[in-house]
Amino acid sequence: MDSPPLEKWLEPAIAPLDSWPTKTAEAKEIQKAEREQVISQNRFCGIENIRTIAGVDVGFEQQGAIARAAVALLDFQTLEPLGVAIARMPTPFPYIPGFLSFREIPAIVRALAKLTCKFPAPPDVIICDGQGYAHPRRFGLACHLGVLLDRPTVGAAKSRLIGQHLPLGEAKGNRELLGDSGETIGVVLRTRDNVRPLYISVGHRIGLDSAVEIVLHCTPKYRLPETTRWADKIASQRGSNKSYAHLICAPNSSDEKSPP
DNA sequence: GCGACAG
DNA sequence: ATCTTGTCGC
Repeated sequence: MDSPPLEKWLEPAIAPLDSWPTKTAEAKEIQKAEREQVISQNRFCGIENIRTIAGVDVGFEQQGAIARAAVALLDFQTLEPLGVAIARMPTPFPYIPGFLSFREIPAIVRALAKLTCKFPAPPDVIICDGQGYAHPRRFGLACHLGVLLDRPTVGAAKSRLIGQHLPLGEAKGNRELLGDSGETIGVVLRTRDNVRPLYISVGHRIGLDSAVEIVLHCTPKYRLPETTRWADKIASQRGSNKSYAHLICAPNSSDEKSPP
């Protein structure tokens, strides 16, 4: 199996992989430094002009300590799938809360490279399975990936890392601000009735309101079961086992937070 | 010191 | 992330 060619827009994210950190002390310094490059306001074509959007799901295989990433590219207007790609590799960094990006980004970049083999243009927006600004050092996975690629990203996590919020209504569309240290760091968004909310936060080059708008746009069509099955099918054709590629939410509803 | 803790 | 057990709603 030879490596697929790496497209030009991915090159800035390739170089850092050679000097990838292995300790939290080093990783923390990188987070503090790269944080300065994050743009938390809209610097993209505008939601009306988005052509393609990529959903990135990350995961871990206990057996073999494998980090994995699945990317699903969609036509933003029709939400029709344009392709999926999956990458697996030994974990370059252990899972430590607050440092997820160091375990997953190498696999994400690899998956994006496979995707660009067939779709040369970079995605207009990337929705990430993890936090963005809603992070102890304001530099979650979505921010990290966005800065490395200098592409618009949104953080869409399935559970809370930090922050507090008022009780959230059970109806679709309900939302509450996620706050930390007197600052708004994200939005808790109910994407479907009686379904666990998503934790939306700014990644790179997109404001919080636009991030919520973009996620809601994708929600009616893409939710966990559909896209997982969809990516699994592609994966089996390529000889892999499992895969994940959801954009939006999973069933259940147990955890909610109360006001401070 | 104790609990919390994206995936 | 993953696994198990029990409960509830459609």
